Formats: sequence, C-alpha cells, structure tokens
Amino acid sequence: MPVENAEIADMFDEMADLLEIEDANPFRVRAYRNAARTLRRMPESMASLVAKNADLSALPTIGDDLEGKIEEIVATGRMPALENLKRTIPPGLVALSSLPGLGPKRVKLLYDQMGIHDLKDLTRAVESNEILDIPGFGPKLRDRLRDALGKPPPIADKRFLIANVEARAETLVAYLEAVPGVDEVVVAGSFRRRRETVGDLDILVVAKDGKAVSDRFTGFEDVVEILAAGSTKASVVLRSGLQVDLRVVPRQSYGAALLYFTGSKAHNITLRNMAVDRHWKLNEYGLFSGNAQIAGLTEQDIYEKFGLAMIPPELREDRGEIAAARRGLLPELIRRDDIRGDLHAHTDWSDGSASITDMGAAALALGYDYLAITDHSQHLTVANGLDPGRLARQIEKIDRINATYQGFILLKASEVDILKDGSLDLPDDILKQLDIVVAAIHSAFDLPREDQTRRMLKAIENPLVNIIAHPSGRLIGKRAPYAIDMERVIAAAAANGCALEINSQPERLDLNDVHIKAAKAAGVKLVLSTDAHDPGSLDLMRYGIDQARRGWLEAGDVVNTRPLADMMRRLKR
DNA sequence: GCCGTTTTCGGCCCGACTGTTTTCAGTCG
Repeated sequence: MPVENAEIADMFDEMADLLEIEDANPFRVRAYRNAARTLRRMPESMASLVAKNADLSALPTIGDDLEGKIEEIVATGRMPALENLKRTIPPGLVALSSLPGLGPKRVKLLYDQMGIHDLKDLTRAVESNEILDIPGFGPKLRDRLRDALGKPPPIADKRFLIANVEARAETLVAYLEAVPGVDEVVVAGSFRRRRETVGDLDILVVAKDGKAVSDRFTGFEDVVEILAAGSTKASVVLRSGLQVDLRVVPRQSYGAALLYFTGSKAHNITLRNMAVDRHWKLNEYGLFSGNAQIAGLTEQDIYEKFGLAMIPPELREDRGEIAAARRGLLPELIRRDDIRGDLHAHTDWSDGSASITDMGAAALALGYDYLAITDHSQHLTVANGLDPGRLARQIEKIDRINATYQGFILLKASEVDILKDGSLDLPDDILKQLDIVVAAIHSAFDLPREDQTRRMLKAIENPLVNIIAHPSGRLIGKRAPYAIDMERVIAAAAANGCALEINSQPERLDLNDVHIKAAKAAGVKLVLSTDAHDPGSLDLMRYGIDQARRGWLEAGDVVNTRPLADMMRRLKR
C-alpha cells in the first residue's frame, strides 16, 4: 500500500521533536515542522507525485534534502535519518516534553544532569526534591510537575467539535461584554476560521483596563484552572477541559490583534515575512514602519497595505489565499442563504424521528424549494431500512403529500447501501422510480484499501447513482475514515458525473475541507446536505457551509444552490 | 533545512507570562 502524506508528516514531526531535544539548529527543526504541515494539507499524495516524477522541491518548504527523504520514504517506507536519531535518544524523552513547563531545553537538562529519561525517573526526582538541584528548576515548577504527574496523561492533541463549543463561546462572550469598560469581544482562532474542531478558544477583547478584564475572566464560573493571568493576556481551563485564552488590546490595535489571533499561524508567518520584505513590522498591535503605525485598526486596512483584498477567515490557511488575494482571484464564497434545498434527510420510515410531513414542514419553514427524503435501504436493518415494497409505498405516500404543496416538493429518494462488492442494496427497477439516488457505505469499514476503493468506484460508475454520501465515512474523534484512495474517488466522480456530498453533521463534515478543494479543482459536482434525522437538524447546514467555504466553494460549485429544475438537470447523468 | 527586489550565504515571525533570576531563559501560542 502506498505511504500516505500523513505518515511522512508524522516522521518529519518526530524528527523535529528529537532534533529539538538534541538542541539542533532551531531553524532546521522548523524546516521539518513546516514540511510536515505542507504534507498534511496537500490533497495529492506524495506517492503519486513521485510516481509521476514530479519536482517535489518546487513545493513550498520542501528543498532538495527533504525531497530526497520523501522519495526514500515513498520507495522504502523508511527514513534512515530518523532511525539513526532514535538510536541516540531515549524514547521516553519526547513524552517528558509534553508535560507543562517542560520543553526540549529542560528535558535535555534533566537527562544530562540526572539521567532522567522517562516519567518514572521524573516522578522519583520530583518526590525526592532532587529536581531542585538542577539550575532553573524551583519549587513552583516542581509543584506543577507533581500535579501533572499525578493526573492521567493528557490526551494528545485533544480537540473539540466546533458545534460543541459554540454555546460555551457565546456565554463567555456575553459574560465579558458585561464587564465595565469593555468595547468589543470576539472569538478568534480556529473557531473564527470555522475549522471542524478547535483545540482551544481565543477570545479578543478591546478595552483600556486589561487587568480588570483579566480578573473578571479568570473568575468565570466554569474555570477549574488558571494557567496564566497577566494584564493583557490570561489563560484558563474550563470544566470540560477546554482551554480558553484571553487577549486584551487597545482599540487602535483591534484589526492587527484580530488578524493575529485568528491565524492560522502559517498565514500569519507569511504576512509577517511580507512585512519584513518591505522593512515593516507586523505584530498584534499593528503594522509599523519604524515606530509609526501605518495600519491596525481593521484587518482590511492591513491587507490593503500589502496590496491584498480582504481574505475571509475560512481561507487563512496559507493554501494559496495570499497569492489569490494579490491577483484579485479570491472566490466569492458560498453563503448559508444560497442553499435552496436539502438532498439528504431521514424520516420515521427508517431511523429518523419525525414523519415525512413534519420534515417537509421544517424544510418549508427554512424557505427551501425542495427536500429529498432519503431513508435507509434494507441492508441496514438496525436503522429499519426500507425494502423494495416499503419504498414503493413511501413513493406513493410522498406523491400524495406533494399534491398538497405549492412551490415546494419532496423528492423521492433513498440512501441506498453500497454493499461489500460495490453493488447497490436495492434492485434497479425501484431505484429508477426515484428522483434521486444517494449511495453510501455503512458496513465492512475494514476492507483493505484497494478493495474499499474498488467498491466505491463501482458505485460511482453506476449510472443510477446521483450522489455519494459521506464519502470517507469518518466520525471526527471517534472513527477514522475507512482506508480509501480519495484521489481516485474524486477523479472517478469527475469522470462519471457523479456528485459527492458534503455532509453537514458536525461529527462528519465529510468531505473535509482539503478534499472539497481538490474535488472542486477536479470539476466534481458537489452537494451540501444535512443527513438530518429530525426537523431541527436541517439547520446543521451551516456547519457544512463553513467547510464548503474552507474548501473555497462558490455558490455555483454546489448543485443545491440551484432552483429545482436546474438542480435536477445538473444531477442527471 | 529552506530560501532569494538582502539571491548561493546568512538570514529565518513576534511578543507575553512565569519562574527563576538579579537581567533573563524557557515555554507557549
């Protein structure tokens, strides 16, 4: 099986971790991390680029040396430089550096001076107070380490679904807005960029008296731990484990601070380098030429100084948005109210909780022109999937209900299972009676990559199928995508005129942003759907919209922004 | 290790907070 970009990225990150402990040139460490980040967001696999004999060193952050290492990893699955380094550094040291207050410098000090190379050694040194003999280690740090060692190890990279932190974010904003002297409160960071998950919340406040805001912030009812509390910056952990960072800035810095705290880091670094090129300086307080602030009140002012159009937060990932902004080629991103209907919804005929009529009423209330009723097919017995007989009766029922509407229609459809061999779970004659066929994988998630890919391609090549639902099958934080070659899936969808779904369920968001952008580039028709199982869930569409925007989609890229007749014509194969 | 209106060497984004110092290093974002 070809090596995945993420695996190469993991090797580079591990290389960076080890080099850091070895006290290597920090810029060399950064080079590995930058390259890892490039690989993670590349939709095209290194394996296929190498097979095409492409010039990898033309990619940003990849030079001659890393090109050679990538080619070696693709060819052999191994990275000798990493293996050699691993032999010289005890494996436990990297784990130590994940403890709070311990970075590579202190970990190296622990190892060099006391031979501490794992959590057990460290615990002993902390309990015996021997750790205090090491320069730079005092009682505060010892206590902090003792606390951390007594708790279960933090889940690496714990992230929260964006939908799960929205309510908390709104409460916090309202709480801070009520503080006297506060002019403005906004949530920045990955939350504002609408990433599918957030690692923490970054809250920006405009106020004169930072200490007052900071004090109020750390006194929020849900705070279980205060990590830092200064006059412009504070950091807490909430009961849920969510970390929240606060920054307070004066009005004239609002735009610069918002830009800075919205990120992404890669986007910021590129902008800062552009400032350096012009002999300016960009930080969270403004854009400066010498000591003079030349922009900073709004984000737009700053982009303008660089000759760039205003870049929407969702695009700020250093995936080409800066070049596009310079050339006036930023997309006109799709908006929630561009959507004319939903093409994936369930009713109580299968595993939904509401009647067909109630789902229709909810879609009408959203101002939609159409709603596809896509109950499950027979193979999905746990979801009470419909056999041909029940589906035939549902078709009749929908016809009767449609007779009562004006200017709105329920589309007769099915979310039909793609069986293990790639065939569909319902016979052709019943599928031909439907307006739309949505096909999806709900079983045999563990097929080998080649088999899973072939299974999916067979469904895509089936002329009866209009849409592939949740193409990767992932559940964020719970279930990895099934092993599948998404490059081939996208290419086949484009070649066969089969649409791919962007599923709006907050834990699916499937396709993801990277694949959305790749699908658009390949000319694939895209559909935004909610997969609603109750009337209220039709409103989850906004999460799908967020990801579509992150994937650079315009209204014209999405089939269900079209009126009924146009939409049906586009889905036709 | 990457990169180039500072082009093949010498730079590499920038600042706040903490704990340990006695002017600053390390960590973090």
